[in-house]
Amino acid sequence: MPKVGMKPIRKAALVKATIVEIGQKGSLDVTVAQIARRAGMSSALAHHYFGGKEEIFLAAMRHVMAIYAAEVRGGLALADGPDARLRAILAASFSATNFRRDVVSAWLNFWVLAQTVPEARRLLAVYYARLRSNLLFALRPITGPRAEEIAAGLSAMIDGLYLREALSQGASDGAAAVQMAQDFVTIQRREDVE
Amino acid sequence: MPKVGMKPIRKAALVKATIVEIGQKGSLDVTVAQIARRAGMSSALAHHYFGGKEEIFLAAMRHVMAIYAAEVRGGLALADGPDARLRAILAASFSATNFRRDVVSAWLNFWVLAQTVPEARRLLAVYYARLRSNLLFALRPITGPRAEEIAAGLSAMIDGLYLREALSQGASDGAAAVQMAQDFVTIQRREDVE
DNA sequence: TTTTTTGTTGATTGACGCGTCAATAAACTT
DNA sequence: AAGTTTATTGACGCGTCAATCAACAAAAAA
Repeated sequence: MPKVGMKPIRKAALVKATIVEIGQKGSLDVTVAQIARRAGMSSALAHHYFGGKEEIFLAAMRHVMAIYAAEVRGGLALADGPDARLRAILAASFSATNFRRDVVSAWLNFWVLAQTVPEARRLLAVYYARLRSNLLFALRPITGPRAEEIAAGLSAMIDGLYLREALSQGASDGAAAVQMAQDFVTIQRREDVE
Repeated sequence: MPKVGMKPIRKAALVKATIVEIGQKGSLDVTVAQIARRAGMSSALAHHYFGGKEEIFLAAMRHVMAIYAAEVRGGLALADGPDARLRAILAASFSATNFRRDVVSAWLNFWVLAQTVPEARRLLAVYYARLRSNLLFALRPITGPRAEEIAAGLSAMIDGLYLREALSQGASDGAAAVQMAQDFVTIQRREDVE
């Protein structure tokens, strides 16, 4: 039965299963056995490919972030002008792929993890740095020197909207989220804040 | 040795210890024994007064929310005019008592819990409803019919700022958070959003 | 064909934590 | 003085779970 070259396949299956399982349970209290079973293998195999539980989680989040990053890059490549850039970033942040219940729940739990696990903290820092950089690039031409603070506020708002999504029971509404974030900026651009 | 009337004292001690312990650990993976020890009693006693682990957590969050609500009421009582009202709400939200590392970390973990535990969800809903109501009361005279959406955005932003606080390693900066939230509204009040 | 590498799992272990219980003791009640 | 209520704990059963191991299977290399 053993076919060769299983490693990447198994790993991918585990990563996907992890997201689903966390999303379903709503917490990190997910056993390796559960994840492995959903991915169609024994728990021992999961331990074999990843070192342990924590590494599975981290790999899963790395995957989520990689997909997000790719979507942003894709959108940014097609965008010309600062406004389009900004819209691209927001669109990716609240796209159907990233703004899904499962994924959002994973983020919520990842935040908790980042409070204590150094590697999680590091990963998150990378993500925030990239987001900040992208936002600044788009915002500076629009809002000038106030770009810094607006970017900070906007990224806090994005997180807040993610949180709301994780907590809401209804169907996710990415469009509304984008609108809300968009409004935030659309108005901030008139730089007459006292 | 046993003095009578310990019940409320013990309960209060446990509630306080729970917040500290969660804040320190950064997660809900805190044993009843740890909490009990910090509160200066045996784990059996903790089980005696509260039914179980979950009830301890819920009591702790109820306590946090009660303090917050009291602070808001206090501030609101002294405030005259919509602007002062709004400032009072934000001040309470980011006050030294509520915007503390421990407490914020507790909130973060509570959000995770609210995804699945009905009672936690209910508690959180009550909190959100009250916040919304307070915000609307303050915002309507200022922003008219757009109060609804602004309140929604603002409350998402508050959550986002809490999250940032939980994740940041530096000392907490309530003033900056208030400023950011305040700016959000200060600008939204010019109702020329397209 | 033997050996090595890769894939795979059932079974086991060792640790840990929640909740319970029996037992003790001080304080109120009658 | 006897009985009841309240406070308190040590010990422990029971379940759970991460991680390991020994063993087996198939393919690739020698």
